[in-house]
Amino acid sequence: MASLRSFNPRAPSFPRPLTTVDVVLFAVQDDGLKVLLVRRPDGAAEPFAGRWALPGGFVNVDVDASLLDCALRKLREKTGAITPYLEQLGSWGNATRDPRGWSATHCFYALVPAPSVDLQRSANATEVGWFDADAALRKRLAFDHAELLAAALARLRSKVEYTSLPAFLIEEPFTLPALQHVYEVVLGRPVDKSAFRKRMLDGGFMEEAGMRAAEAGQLGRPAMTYRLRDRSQAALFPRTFNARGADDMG
Amino acid sequence: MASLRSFNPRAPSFPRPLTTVDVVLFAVQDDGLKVLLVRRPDGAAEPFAGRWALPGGFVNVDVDASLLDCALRKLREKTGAITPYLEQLGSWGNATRDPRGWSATHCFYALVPAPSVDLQRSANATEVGWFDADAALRKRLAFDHAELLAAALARLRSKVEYTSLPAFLIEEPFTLPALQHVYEVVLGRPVDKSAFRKRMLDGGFMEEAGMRAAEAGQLGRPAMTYRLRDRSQAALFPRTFNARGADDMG
DNA sequence: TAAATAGTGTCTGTAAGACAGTATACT
DNA sequence: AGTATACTGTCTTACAGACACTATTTA
Repeated sequence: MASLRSFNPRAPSFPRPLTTVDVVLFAVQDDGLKVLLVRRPDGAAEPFAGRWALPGGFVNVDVDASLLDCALRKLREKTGAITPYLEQLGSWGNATRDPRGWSATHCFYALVPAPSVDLQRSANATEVGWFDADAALRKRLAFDHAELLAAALARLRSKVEYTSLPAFLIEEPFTLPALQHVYEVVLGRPVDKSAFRKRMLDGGFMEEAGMRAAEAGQLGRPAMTYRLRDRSQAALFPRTFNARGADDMG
Repeated sequence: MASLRSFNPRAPSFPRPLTTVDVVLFAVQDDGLKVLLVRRPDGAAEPFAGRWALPGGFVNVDVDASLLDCALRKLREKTGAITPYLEQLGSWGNATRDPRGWSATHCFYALVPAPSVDLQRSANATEVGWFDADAALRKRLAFDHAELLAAALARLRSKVEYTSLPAFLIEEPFTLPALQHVYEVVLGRPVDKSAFRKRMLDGGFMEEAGMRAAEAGQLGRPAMTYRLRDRSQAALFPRTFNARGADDMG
């Protein structure tokens, strides 16, 4: 494939803003909602040197065919080749968010199952880590990344109320009690078991995947396992879990 | 205020994508949902010359302090100084959507009351017009604007199910029957009067603004008029009008 | 009084929430 | 048997939808 960049004499001579893509990567681990952060490189010329930031960086017009491709590349570089749930959150752009100049970032958020050790090991040289999402909000993140993270958290928690999104935060096949636990971690409140099961099963977006294989020392009745019928999109429920509390954007 | 553009030696030397802002401007007029389109300029060097397109254009880093400011400027240039409901829809960027090069657009959508003649007259030299939204979808719009319009329509119709957004499509003060009509136009289906009134009044986001002034030839019982308590944001309802049908993004 | 529009009351269906109960495994 | 976990049934409550009813205006 030829280079995606090509000099075009029709292109206007406007000064162009810096264009970046950032990814808010969520996972549920140890009873908490976690987010992946990377440490900004040190150096006097570096903006926000040494600060924690969302994974991301400049769009490379020679490599990235689209913003989505760019987001997938950033994910791959930080976590290895995975195919998570990935959705655009929005874009943030102004004259002051990056000291290097007028900058606009296209922000995505992604959901992956609880990170294995392998995922972290496949990261490149830069320091990366999983942080509790609400604690990360209170860190002094680079750029306006605290704002992006807050927006991603609001969007995630809002959509969890009426979609099957948490199924992307868990390894397949999964049991309903395990899925319920993920819902409870993301929402930060307990959910009634009976209502939860009715919703999930009536939704029709899962299919049975056999009884859970018995493990040593496993107590209690074995559970049915399920897998998503369509991993390409989340299912919608006719009503929310509770009354809606917060909006997801703007 | 000094120029927002400043050469910065720390800025990376990456080739930068073209950065634009487009606005999907909605209004309800003549029992239909309308969208504002502008005709692309003619000329061999112009991309999509003569085609209808969404109002928008390049971010001007010397003038626009932020993407939102840029969107407001585009609106002002097309429709005169108005303060509509304005919300970001998302961003679209790839190597091929603009023949002039790798391009990313930040797309907003806005709601304004039924356009008066003045609004159209205040437009600049370029040809502008209001088109039926669904008909505009089937036009061969410039760039990927048909896709942006489809996304805006989906988002609007989705949010109308559980927010007070249509109140921004009507002049204040308004009557409840008039507001119901706007809901029905946007949703494309009738709504039950009783349920509608209960929802709106229980929402608590409107305040009474006196009885409608009698007009000549006006038939029937006069209606109470209302105005929004807070024009800066839409209110959310605890449940949707019907079962949710479609998602708003992704 | 008739027509037109505004606004209310009442019944019903649906689904979520609460919670008690049953089922199936292990020690 | 006892305990732990998985799963189900039943009652209640909240609210949207349907639709018939009342209220207030003009012609």
